[in-house]
Amino acid sequence: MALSHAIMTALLDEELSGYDLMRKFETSLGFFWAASHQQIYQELKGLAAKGWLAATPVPQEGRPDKIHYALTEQGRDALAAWMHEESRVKPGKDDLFVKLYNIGHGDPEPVIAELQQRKVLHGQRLALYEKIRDRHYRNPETLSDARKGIYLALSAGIRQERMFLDWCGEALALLSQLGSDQTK
Amino acid sequence: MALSHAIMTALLDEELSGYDLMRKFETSLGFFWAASHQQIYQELKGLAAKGWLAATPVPQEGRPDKIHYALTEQGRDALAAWMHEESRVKPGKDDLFVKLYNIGHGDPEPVIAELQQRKVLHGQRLALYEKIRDRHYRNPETLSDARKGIYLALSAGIRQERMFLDWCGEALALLSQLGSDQTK
DNA sequence: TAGCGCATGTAACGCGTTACATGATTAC
DNA sequence: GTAATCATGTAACGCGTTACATGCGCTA
Repeated sequence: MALSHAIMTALLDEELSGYDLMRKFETSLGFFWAASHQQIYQELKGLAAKGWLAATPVPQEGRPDKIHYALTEQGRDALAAWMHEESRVKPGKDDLFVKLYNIGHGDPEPVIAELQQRKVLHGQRLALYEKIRDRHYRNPETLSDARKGIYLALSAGIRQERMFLDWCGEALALLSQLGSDQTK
Repeated sequence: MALSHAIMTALLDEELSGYDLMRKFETSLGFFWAASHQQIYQELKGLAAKGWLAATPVPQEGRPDKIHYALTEQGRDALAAWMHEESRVKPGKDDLFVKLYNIGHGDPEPVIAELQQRKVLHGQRLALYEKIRDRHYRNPETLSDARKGIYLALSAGIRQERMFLDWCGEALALLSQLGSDQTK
């Protein structure tokens, strides 16, 4: 259950509403930990109930009222304790690999088409990540400790996209010669 | 819901029991799609109820009876149809990245320790995958269509592990200089 | 006037994990 | 005798997704 900790991490330096968090999870942190607004609102409720976050209603005019959430001391302690726990990794699942196991039987066309799409998609993501790196994270050694961590997450993202892109190339090259003579 | 399709894929060429499948998911296919035995047994029941698998009880002596599952024509059709659907990707979540976002506040030691563990772990996996490749998948171009697909999944695994390993190196190098002077 | 942005929620469902349960045979 | 292997299951819970719901203000 690390969504709660991701949320608390986002609240380390600033107070945010559920809506603000939702947008934060659409970029930066969200590249590495996806979450829908429904999940976020639920989680915020739970964290406030536990006493890890403090909720402050903020009346507004002309737009809906919002609720600001701030990390409490308890929340900070819980986060610090969590840093010492062993990380959980969910390997990440992708139908495409299962389909590859399947490719000997039947038409390989749709898989090839998907590989081409992926190539585009991962190329775009790679470009985005690299843009962010070039803008804000040149010269990693000179960054503050806090931003070194963020840089490293970004670097993992870049490596990941580049890797996938290369692999798409290999896969398309190998599969293009197939389909013509279907020896099985 | 692709576990069902992964199971059917495993049953393309052979009839298997739940137990057999469980072991298959501990290697090969399981590298890319993890599943516990509880999940598998449930899924098998569901697939048999749908008519996509045919269940045959196999009495045994000296050990518990088993149930063999075979793909039906309906099952084959469903699989073929699924090949044309767009793949779902679940990005895969890893606490470690969230922890990196957190590293400016508090002790970076546990994160560094985890990175060192990961380096070992991914090194081992890489070695395993490469061993398999060298044993069974040399010269990808000469493989049968069916085995080309499997080779490509394996290749993705190898690239992935190598990528992570490299990244661990970068991360450890960058973080080692930190912790001594904690300017924040 | 139609749609988007802001802002917050409820409800049902599906997938995955953890824990618990049984019971015989074989190997150390 | 103790553990591992074979073989199958149930039940509760947690996390994530999908669908549905409300309502104001601004822009095209």
